Amino acid sequence: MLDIAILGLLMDRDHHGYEIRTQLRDRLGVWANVSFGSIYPALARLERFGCVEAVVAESSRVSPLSTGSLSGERASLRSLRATPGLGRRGRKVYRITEKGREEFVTLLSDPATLDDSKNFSLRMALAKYLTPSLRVGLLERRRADLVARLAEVRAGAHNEQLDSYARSVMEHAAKGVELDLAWIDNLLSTERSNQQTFAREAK
Amino acid sequence: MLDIAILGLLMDRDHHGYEIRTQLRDRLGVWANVSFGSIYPALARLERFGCVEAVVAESSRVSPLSTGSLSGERASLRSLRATPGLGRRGRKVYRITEKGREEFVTLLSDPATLDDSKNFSLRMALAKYLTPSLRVGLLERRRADLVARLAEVRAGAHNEQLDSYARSVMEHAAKGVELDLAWIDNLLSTERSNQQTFAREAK
DNA sequence: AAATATAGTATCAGTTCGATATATCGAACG
DNA sequence: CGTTCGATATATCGAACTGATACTATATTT
Repeated sequence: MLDIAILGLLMDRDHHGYEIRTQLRDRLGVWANVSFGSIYPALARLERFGCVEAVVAESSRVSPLSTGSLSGERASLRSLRATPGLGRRGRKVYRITEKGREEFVTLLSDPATLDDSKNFSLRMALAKYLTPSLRVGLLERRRADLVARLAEVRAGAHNEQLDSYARSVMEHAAKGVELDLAWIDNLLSTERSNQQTFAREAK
Repeated sequence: MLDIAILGLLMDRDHHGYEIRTQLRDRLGVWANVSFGSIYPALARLERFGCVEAVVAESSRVSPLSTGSLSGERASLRSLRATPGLGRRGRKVYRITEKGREEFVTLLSDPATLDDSKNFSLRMALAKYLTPSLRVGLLERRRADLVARLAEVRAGAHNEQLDSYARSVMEHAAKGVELDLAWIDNLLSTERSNQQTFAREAK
């Protein structure tokens, strides 16, 4: 799951580990704070599989011009300049490879295991990389999951044996699922009206 | 986290592993489906620490009256009868110990690490085992976390660089946090009016 | 000058997940 | 009548994720 998130961020531009954490918090809205104990092993894993590659680690003490003329280093330098608030300390900047891009699309399109809320939000946040039909498929599968889950929590909320706290939790869970469902329906109608617009234009 | 959930269920009555999963789904509203790869190790762990003990495993083939006269077995029998849809296969029924009850209250009252949504919902579902002041403390800490998180996701939602999908995820995340916040405030006012009622009665 | 905050990489032990294996029973089906 | 199917039930494995901790360097506050 983290793999998709990291690859998704790297599709835009290069990142280093620490930055991936903040981006995950600020741009993907899925995790409040991912553990570094997840990020660094994930980066190592992705590098092992050839999905990402590390570009030269820059130290802030090193003068920008002192680094040589290799194209990789130049590129790395560019990405560092693009980063606001330059490197205080040696960073390990990662770049997605061609294989990584392919793997990313494969993972993102894979219909398997999307049940939980985080997983779905992540895919949705990266939905611009999906085709319209894959997006609709993703939304419809999520919708079915939510409908089933809503029945579960509603049944739980009506359980007479629950004390007021437990029932309150179930009722709140139901409201959360309802909110999710309304969101999905909204996204689905947007997708469909976009498709119609496209169809009309093509006519 | 699972430890609290399991002990919380066992505070009410004895359970076996499979049943714990369904109860977790239907009564605590926190997990859709917990993995058995979490439940069985957790039960083994709790048994190792002396927080729970296994009572005799019953086979459905054995006649109910054939089991002996030991008090433990009688109690186990009672709990099995209470279970709707008796055992098809040998089960391992677990009971909470005195040490387990103490440990449960300690864990539930512990103010450390309650940041995430699941963790909080779990504690709230078991809040009847907390004192009113601990409940209020729990709610207030959660409230502060949510206010901070809301600022994060709202900032993210206003980020101009995000595409429409990513922004939609952030906006939805904000709505989710707002819903949580409204819930907390509702619970807090209930707690406070209950305290006032109590104070009035005591006068 | 010292404490504190922020940026940064890294690892460890313990927990949780998803997949898989195994077995029993009731019900549906041909 | 046998057989497949779905629910009930226990158990384990590898991989993933978390929270804690350790370490270093710079910036900001006190």
